Amino acid sequence: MPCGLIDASWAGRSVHVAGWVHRRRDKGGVKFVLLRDRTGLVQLAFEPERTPADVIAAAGALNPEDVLWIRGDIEARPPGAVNPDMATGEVEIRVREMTVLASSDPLPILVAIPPEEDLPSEELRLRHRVLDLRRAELQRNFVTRHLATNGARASLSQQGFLEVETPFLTRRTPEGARDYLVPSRIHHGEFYALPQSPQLYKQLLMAAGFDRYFQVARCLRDEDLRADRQPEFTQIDVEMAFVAEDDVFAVCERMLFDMFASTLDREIPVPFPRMTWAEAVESYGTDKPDLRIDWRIRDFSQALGGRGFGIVDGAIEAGGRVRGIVVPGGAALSRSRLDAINETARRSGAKGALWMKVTEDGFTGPAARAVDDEAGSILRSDFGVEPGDLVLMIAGPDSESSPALDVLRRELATELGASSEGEEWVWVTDFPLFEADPETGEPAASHHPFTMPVDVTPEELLADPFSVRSRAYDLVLNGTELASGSIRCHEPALQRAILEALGMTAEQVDARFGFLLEAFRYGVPPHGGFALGLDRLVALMVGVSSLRDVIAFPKTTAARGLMEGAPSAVDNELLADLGIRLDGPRAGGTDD
RNA sequence: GGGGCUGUAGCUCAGUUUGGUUAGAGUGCCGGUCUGUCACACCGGAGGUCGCGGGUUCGAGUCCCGUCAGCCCCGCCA
Repeated sequence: MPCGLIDASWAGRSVHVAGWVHRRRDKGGVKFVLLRDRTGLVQLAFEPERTPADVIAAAGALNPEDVLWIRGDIEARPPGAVNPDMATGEVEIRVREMTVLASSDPLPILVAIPPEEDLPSEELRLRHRVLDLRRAELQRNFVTRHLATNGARASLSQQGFLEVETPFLTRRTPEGARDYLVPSRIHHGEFYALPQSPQLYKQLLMAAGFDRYFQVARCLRDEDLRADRQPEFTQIDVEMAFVAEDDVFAVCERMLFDMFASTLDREIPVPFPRMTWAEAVESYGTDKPDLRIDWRIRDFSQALGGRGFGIVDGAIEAGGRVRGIVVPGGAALSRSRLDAINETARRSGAKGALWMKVTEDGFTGPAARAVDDEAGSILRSDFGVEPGDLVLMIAGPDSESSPALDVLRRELATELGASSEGEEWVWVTDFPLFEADPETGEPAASHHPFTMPVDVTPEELLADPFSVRSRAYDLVLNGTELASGSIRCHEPALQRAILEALGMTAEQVDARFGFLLEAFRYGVPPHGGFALGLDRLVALMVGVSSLRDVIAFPKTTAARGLMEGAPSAVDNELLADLGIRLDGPRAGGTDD
């Protein structure tokens, strides 16, 4: 009998239950134990009238987290002893028999944490993960994760998709993140790579005629971590043949609809609105806009330019613009707060932030010098500024103003409570195929290099790569990229041109991606798909900010497993088998 | 690779600003009392490499340098 599901309707029945000792309350003659299993808590009562003396004595010696098997009678609690704060608080189990299946040593961290006490440090929680995972909060997260994963599987299966597994030991591809490498014992000096995603395999499955594929796929990337980034994470990976964007969006929307319905019993508003990449960057400064904030970035160049204000005119003459946001109620911000905002803008890559406050009498602040009578009336009529507003602007090239305005927009909206509750989904489409590498200026894939370009020949693509748009898309929820995908490039010549634009020679393309291009020679259907970050979605569903709370055995920021002690050093003999010799001193971790 | 925060009893924290007697609290643990508790209550007890190493000083939990670990952020993550 599950502990947490017992209610008054079970009164009078004899049952057995098993679980962990959560708390013990010993009144001397009568003792109580809260017994816990995955479903919840139930109170065990040990009393001389019902329970054999030896069982009562044994109950007096129980430790927290001992594992018990109990036989007893479910009964309504006496009047006045009902606990309304407890799901099973109307009943208790009068114990007749007890077996201690396992006893627990004193605990390094408590499972039943006193309500006023903070959680143990992250370090101890990870080191003693088994105990941490026993807490109801984490157990709930994994129930949600299970329901969400099941929801995705059921929805995709029902939509005609076939789940296929792809290799973990793969070929390294030089694009993208750093690979986790696995040395080959049989082929000294050669390495497998663990997959950053099943990208190429799923495209090959399309070529292989599996026209609707999905996988709950583990992905591994050897990059530095964050609260929302683990070295191994899970994607719902989907690919389909003979499709365009609308088909992919419909599948993804239905999958998410089903996931939310089956997991949280909630209907999400599908279909999601769409926005081009250019529109997102123009109006929100980012390719993942948080639409809970309805402030938009506006172009003030026309309104304020040519009025003798050097910063504004200088930026425009240099080919830039003056863009900014109108912050309702922002005139209340203090001078020192505005100085801090200016500093934030600088840190975000802008030269600084221009601001002016709107008062009943006009405009005040550094940027007010650009506002003559005409500009003032344009601001009021076209930009809707009202007394009490703050106009916050950045002058310069879009590449500087967009990121800074994005940061300021989100920061001020949070501070002023201008962000609505709830969820704002949006598809962002029409990404550029390439963006310039910030260091070299060379083209780098903005999505990934297997994305279909829009309306371009291989020759045109190589001649002017930065002007090419792509059929890539992201699904953004509240400013977080949740899923991303594209219609893929299935034309070998175009695919070759993309890879060459990224700096590979024809020989390198053949060596690294020959298997893909070859597969595309024998009749490949047009195809496309998406991948959805399951960990992030579940984190969002349960309302936690750290992925560690939805991954059973996560790594630390330094990519260590504190519980099992990974990574670890290995014996030289083992390394010799692999043809590997270390040239530094042996690291601290040990093999045994 | 860089920046920030944290590290004191099994756990959660105070004490560090201004160096000075024996480093405290709550909780957990151990012993005891208690027949209706529910964070049970009450009495008693044990428990400390102040992360680690070095330095300054008559004297360092406290100041300085280094280092390790955890967390947050930037770079990075197609």
